[in-house]
Amino acid sequence: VLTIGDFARYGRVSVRMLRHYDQTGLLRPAHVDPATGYRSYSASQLARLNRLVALKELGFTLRQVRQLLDDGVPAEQLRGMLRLREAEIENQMAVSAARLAHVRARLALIAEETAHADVLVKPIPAVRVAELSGIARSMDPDSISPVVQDLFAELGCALATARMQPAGPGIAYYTDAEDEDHVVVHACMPVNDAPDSANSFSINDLPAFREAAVTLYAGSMDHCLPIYQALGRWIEQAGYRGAGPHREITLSCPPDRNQMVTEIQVPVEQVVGGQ
Amino acid sequence: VLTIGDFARYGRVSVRMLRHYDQTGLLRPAHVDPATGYRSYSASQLARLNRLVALKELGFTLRQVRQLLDDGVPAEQLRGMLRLREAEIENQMAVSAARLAHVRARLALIAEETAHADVLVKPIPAVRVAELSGIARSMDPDSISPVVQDLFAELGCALATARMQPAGPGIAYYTDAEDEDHVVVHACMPVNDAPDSANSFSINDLPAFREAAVTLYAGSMDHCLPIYQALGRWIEQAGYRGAGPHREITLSCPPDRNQMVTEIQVPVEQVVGGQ
DNA sequence: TTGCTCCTCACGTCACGTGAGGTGGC
DNA sequence: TTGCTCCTCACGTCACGTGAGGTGGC
Repeated sequence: VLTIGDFARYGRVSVRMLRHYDQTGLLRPAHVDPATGYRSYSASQLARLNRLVALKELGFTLRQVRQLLDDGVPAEQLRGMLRLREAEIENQMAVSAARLAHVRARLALIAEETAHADVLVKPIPAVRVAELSGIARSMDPDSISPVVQDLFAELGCALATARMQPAGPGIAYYTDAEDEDHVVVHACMPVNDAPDSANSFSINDLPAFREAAVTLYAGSMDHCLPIYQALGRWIEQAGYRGAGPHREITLSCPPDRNQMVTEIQVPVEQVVGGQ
Repeated sequence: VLTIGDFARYGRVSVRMLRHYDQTGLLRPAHVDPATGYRSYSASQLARLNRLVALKELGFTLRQVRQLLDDGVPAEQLRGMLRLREAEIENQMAVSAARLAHVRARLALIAEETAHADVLVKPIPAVRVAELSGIARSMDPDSISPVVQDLFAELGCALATARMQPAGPGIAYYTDAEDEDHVVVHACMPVNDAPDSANSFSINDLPAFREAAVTLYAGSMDHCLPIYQALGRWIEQAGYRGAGPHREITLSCPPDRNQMVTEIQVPVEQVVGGQ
């Protein structure tokens, strides 16, 4: 025989919550005055309230709490639900930890008063491409740019000749040539179909990245060094390290190359035992 | 000049999100066809989208993101906002960690197929009480119970005599007597006012607990040992340890003592370097 | 008579997801 | 003509918080 106010005080919940639990059938008052609508609760109902709050504390939704309270949930199923919750919470913590690392990376870059890029970490799916390769002197933009441009022009022609439609923006990536100093430039266009006949280009599947640090760069790739530096610093500050060859996605390639928009994707992995 | 579909693909967001950002003014399309309502975006707007998504990733609300994007937020204020976010995320992680510990404690108790209590960890505020003390032979319920009952009866009379209203349910706690084996039993009733004159009881302030493991027990305190054992196991499993004398709050004390409802509060602290 | 507690609507929260129902260009 | 993309409402989500407006017992 407790008023809703006392019951709320003892249970350390709000009166509004008790009304909500009444409405939704989670916890009905022991008695409701038909004239005034006043709710009254019995002290023994505190046990149910306590259980309810405990389950909520574990992160179950009210819908789940209701199941657990009302249906005689067998221990086996309860175990299953708890294991699921365990995994969900672990996942949440991983997300929070990444977020925290990113916030701190940003703070660190501000403290250094250095240029910074807007970096995201996302998965990159695998993609089937038509690919042409060429050789450049070095990773220097002056050496790379003309080769990339020529390759994409050639690849565009070859695709048109083969009557294939590009299925997305161009992708460039780079590997070391066998002879030390040189660089192999790979120019790729996503495609959906296989070609009908033999062509100058090859069909490859670029692998997925589980995690890649991704940033956008607006401007000619002739002046891309600063963005790579900023990206590199960010990756370090956020507790990652590179995990493979990066890619450049040409999202927009207008005549004026200063208007180019390029997405840079660097596969990364978390540095374990970091900090 | 991108359709909303392409813009969404490149930015790795949903079309619905872009419409939402348009509606709320976070990111307006570069152009909207007045006839059809078709939105078109410029590639350079990908930079703003990227920044937007990056800020959202840091956990800022869209309202905050809007500020950060539009108003020229000075570096100093940005630092402040990031520090605040850092604290918020740390807090979230602490909450998640506690939750995880509780889920695991429950799983462990299920695995042991042992009795379990619905335990919550909450702060307990300080409380001013009128207090009487007595001596009991040991912590055994048979020794404690009669002493507690007598003390509360006496205290009730004394309060009535002093014309003071109890401000809440009775609280009992226990300390060691100077001579080894005996126990000092403290019976307390919360009060608001100070007494007018001298009385048989004393006025004390029971300290707050920052964290206490709290559980409800329905039944006579004569048989409270199992619940204390279950509570003790839970505390251990969840990575806590006791941090002071526990209290028993008599939420309901009907004539039939088997109908009693008691809240047990054990102050706890987290075991550091636990697991 | 003044406080205090209780009541019932019902809107607001936050960032979209998800249909419903319909239109324009290849 | 069939798909595909685009459009505008507008409800649903989740667990309450927060008034608004009014009533019953000391």
